[in-house]
Amino acid sequence: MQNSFTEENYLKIIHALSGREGLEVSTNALAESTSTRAASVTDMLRKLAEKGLIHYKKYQGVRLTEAGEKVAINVIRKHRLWEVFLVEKLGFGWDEVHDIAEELEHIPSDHLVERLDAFLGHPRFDPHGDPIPDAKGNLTEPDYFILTEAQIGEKVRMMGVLDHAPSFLQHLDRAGITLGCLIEITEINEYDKSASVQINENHTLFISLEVSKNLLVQRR
Amino acid sequence: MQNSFTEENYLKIIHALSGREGLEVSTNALAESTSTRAASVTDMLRKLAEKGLIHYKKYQGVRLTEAGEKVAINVIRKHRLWEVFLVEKLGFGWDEVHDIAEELEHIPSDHLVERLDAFLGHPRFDPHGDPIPDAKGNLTEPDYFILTEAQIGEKVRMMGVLDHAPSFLQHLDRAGITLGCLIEITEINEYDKSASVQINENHTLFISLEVSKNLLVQRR
DNA sequence: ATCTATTTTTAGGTTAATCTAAATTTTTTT
DNA sequence: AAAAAAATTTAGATTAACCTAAAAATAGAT
Repeated sequence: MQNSFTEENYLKIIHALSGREGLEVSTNALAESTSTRAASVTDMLRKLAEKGLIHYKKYQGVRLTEAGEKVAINVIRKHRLWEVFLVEKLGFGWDEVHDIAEELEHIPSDHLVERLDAFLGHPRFDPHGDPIPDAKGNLTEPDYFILTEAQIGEKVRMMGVLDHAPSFLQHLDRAGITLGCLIEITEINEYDKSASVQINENHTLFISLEVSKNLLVQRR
Repeated sequence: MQNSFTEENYLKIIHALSGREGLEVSTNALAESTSTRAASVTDMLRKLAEKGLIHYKKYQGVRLTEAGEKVAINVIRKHRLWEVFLVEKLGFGWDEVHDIAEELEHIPSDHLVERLDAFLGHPRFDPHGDPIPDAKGNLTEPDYFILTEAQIGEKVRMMGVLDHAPSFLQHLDRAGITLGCLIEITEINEYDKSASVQINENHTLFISLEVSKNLLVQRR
């Protein structure tokens, strides 16, 4: 049987909230993320459990089953491939694609996804640096770390963002911080933990702790 | 307010059934085309009328209003642009794209459509030869005619199909009849009205009346 | 012009996904 | 360990899009 748009969204969100460890996700957390009320979540959980997509015991929170995980990862694959398409082929900014991809991710056709993947050249990462699961559902999280964990004087490469909010991404655009750029931390301000950084060995600026906390980087 | 997937489909189908003249469409015809029952159609018509998208008087059939026409044409524009994308960019066959485009046509983003249109080079026709409305909603039907109306000895160019069924399109593929090919009618068989035709001045074959009736051609 | 057949609408239900309010269970605090 | 607080579930409605069966309106045939 087919999963609805709504069911796919629940599975995707459960996947996101349960993290790598597959922790139990609470009803309230789901209500928050789906912008619905807890009572509505309970209804949906019963339904997903009946379909064998989640492990669910009343009052105990939920985890995805193997089957549910598969569906969730496929939705994520589609979402990220469409984001690549929108940015690489249609010229959208990385701050503009989330909502559109949110719709496109539910178009049901394996044939379509595989052809899109090939058309895009089998990209490994989406425009925000998130890894794209392969056709078999293998999703390998790269071991990026948060900029706040880098040392003063260290040169790192910007590989992704934790916050996908358009306003945050636009802020990075204005600061000239793009995926793949080089960041060197020259100084940390003790007072507010803001950092002086040099981008691409070429211009210097201050970034707040809030920004640093949302930048994923890699040692070179 | 936003129109639902279902509402858009009704408008699209009313547009198709009412033809160029904007004839009244019957409830039963809509039930047939939407694969629902007449009672369900009546419910929807009342709703569309309330939204000002159709002219509807009980027992009198329906016509689109200006507003409804605009929505319908925009859906058609999106459908046909996505079909071009699927065939030209992803390499699908013209017999494979209808169902997928049927989903993609309801993705709501004007920005997306306009960028897609530009990416595709502002195509005027979709892979079946159907004209693509422009961004302002102008839809000019080219004056193609049906192959059955061509004379013996006449050379015409294949410009479109009336039937979009995969089986019909696959049949044309096997016969080597593609969009833009040259067709010369060499003979009409009196008995069953089948025709002998020469394709691209290069191979000859028989085509049934059924096929001829579904081929749109142009005098050269 | 009337009767019959067809078409369309109304009336009353169903299902998926939501809601509010109330009841229940779990967790936290004292 | 009891009371209070928080989280979760149940109960009972709502809305969109559908359904069946019955009633009403239109169209067709004599």
